[in-house]
Parts: sequence; structure tokens; C-alpha cells
Amino acid sequence: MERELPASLLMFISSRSAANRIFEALQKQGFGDLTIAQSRLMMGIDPEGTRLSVLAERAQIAKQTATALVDKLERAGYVERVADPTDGRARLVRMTSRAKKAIPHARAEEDRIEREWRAHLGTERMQLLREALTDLRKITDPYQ
Amino acid sequence: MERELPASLLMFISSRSAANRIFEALQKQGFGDLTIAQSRLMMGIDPEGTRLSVLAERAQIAKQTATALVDKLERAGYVERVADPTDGRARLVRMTSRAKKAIPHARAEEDRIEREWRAHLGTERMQLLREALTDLRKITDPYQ
DNA sequence: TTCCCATAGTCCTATCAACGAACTATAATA
DNA sequence: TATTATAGTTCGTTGATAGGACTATGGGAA
Repeated sequence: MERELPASLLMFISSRSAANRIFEALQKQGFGDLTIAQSRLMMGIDPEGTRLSVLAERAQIAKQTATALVDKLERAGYVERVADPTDGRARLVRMTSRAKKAIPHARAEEDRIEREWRAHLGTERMQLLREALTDLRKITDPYQ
Repeated sequence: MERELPASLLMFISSRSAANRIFEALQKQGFGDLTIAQSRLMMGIDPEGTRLSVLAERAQIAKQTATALVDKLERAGYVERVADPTDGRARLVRMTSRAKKAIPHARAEEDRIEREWRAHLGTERMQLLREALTDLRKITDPYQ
């Protein structure tokens, strides 16, 4: 008698699978120095640049962790820190052209995964899954 | 115009929320020395004990990582290593009574989360979500 | 049997992620 | 102006992770 796995664990399994695939896709495209945590942080950067503390909040990590990740991203040439014209204490983290080149590859793999999942589940169930997950986010994502 | 988040990211958000809640619940019940990774490994232990390499495979981590996690679990009194009577090379990782006391608390929080999610989504949508996730596992979980 | 290779687990080492605490500089407010 | 809040960094520590090399045991082939 098999115990039913919690929905959260099932989500963990599939989301990890997806994260690994995106990570591997980036590696193959010449972005092998990016890690999953770094990529996740980078995804939170707005086109005009984003403050470190905002990035930390979006990724739900401490400021110190974000500092360390941005340090590595900067050294690898993915982001740059520029002064925030509206606040002398703050700096904006901005993507460089290298990061902008990586994004489409990540998005492409995301789309590929999404299509495979849709093909496996069928269009309608995939749609229901998306809606349920989006709805669930309202009570599981403290930062909207 | 907001870009639709990938389903995998939505899963990541909710699964992390659940993992944090279970982790915090265990902390409050006197199991504050358990980490999320250690708990996850422990969940893979069968009643009669399980080989380290099997645990590593189930958690999808390297043997060395599993060794390190079991070391910590052993030092904290959650598991013990006993000889495998069927294979002189192997040892079985078994839960101690302390671990067995922790399990119900984790399960209880899991159930609480599951109920809240069901209340939020409605019984039918929650059921559809579960089924879709279970089905998806067939193509996202390399170890069944 | 004996020999060779596979397997189970560990040790060593290195890297990454993560964060509490303390600190500096700037902004905002009383 | 003095005080307090905020943005970000630095320091130090812990945990997770894995590559590579190693030991001991098991299993199959000659």
C-alpha cells in the first residue's frame, strides 16, 4: 500500500527536473559558469536594472547571499553594478550583453519543457495545471 | 504585459513554501537540528533500513553527499548504520526512535498544507492538480 | 579455484549557497 | 541638527554538493 505523495513533493520533483534541464541547456550554449542559484537571481533583474535588496526579496534570500551571487555574476561578466541616481546608498544591478544573450536560451528550454509537459498531459489538463498553480501562488508566494 | 511564469517555476514557489513550513514545524517540535536536505534523505528510508546508495539514488544526490548527510543525521541521533546481512560491503541506514518521533510531525504539517491548498483551490481542482502532477512525474522523475 | 571487474561505501578536497552579526555610508525624519 | 532607518558590504561559519581516489567485498568467467 503506497502512501500518496504530497502535492508539494510532486512539485519539487518536476521543478527540479526543469531547473536541471535549463541549467544543462545553458551549459551547452557556452554559459557553463552560471549556476542555478545565479540564474534564478538574474531572472529577477528588470530591464533598467534592479536594486540588490529587491533581488534578494524576489528570490527570497538574504541580502548577503544576494551580494555573494551578484559578486560572482559580476566577475563572470553577466551583470554590472551602477549607481542609483535616485538614492546615493543604492546601486542598480544590470544585465550585461552577455546575460542578455543567455536569456533566450533559458527561455527556449523553458518553452521546450512546457511543450513536452503539454504533450504528455494534453492541452486541457496542462491548462488546468497552470491555472491551479497560478492560483496556489497567491497563498504560497509571500512576495506576490 | 506580464510574462506568464513557467509551470516549473510556479511549482518551485509552492514546493519551497511547503518545505519551509515543514522545516519550521519540525523546529518548533524540538527537531531544530534537522535541515531540509537531511529530512528529504530521511524520508527515503524504509522501515527495515535502506542502503546509502539507494538513498542517494532516491534523493538524486551523489553518494558522497548522502554519506555527509547520513554522518550528520547519525551524529544527531536520527539514524544508525547497521551491517547488511546480505552483503558484506553494504550497510543499512535505519531510523532511530528519535527519527520515528519526528515523522508524524512532518506528516501532520504536510497534511495541513494539503488541506489548506485544497480549501483554496476547491476539492475538484486539487484532485486534478494531484493527478496532473502524478502523471507528470512519469517524465520528470528518472527514478520512478 | 583463481583472477578480474563491478559495486558499496568512505575520505579528501574544493566550490557554492546561505545567513547571523557587525559595519559604513547615505537618506529620512523628528 | 540629532536620531533613526535603509542599502549594501564584509567577516566568519555552516551546510550541501560532487569529482577523484581509495578500500573492502561480491560475483562471474576462465
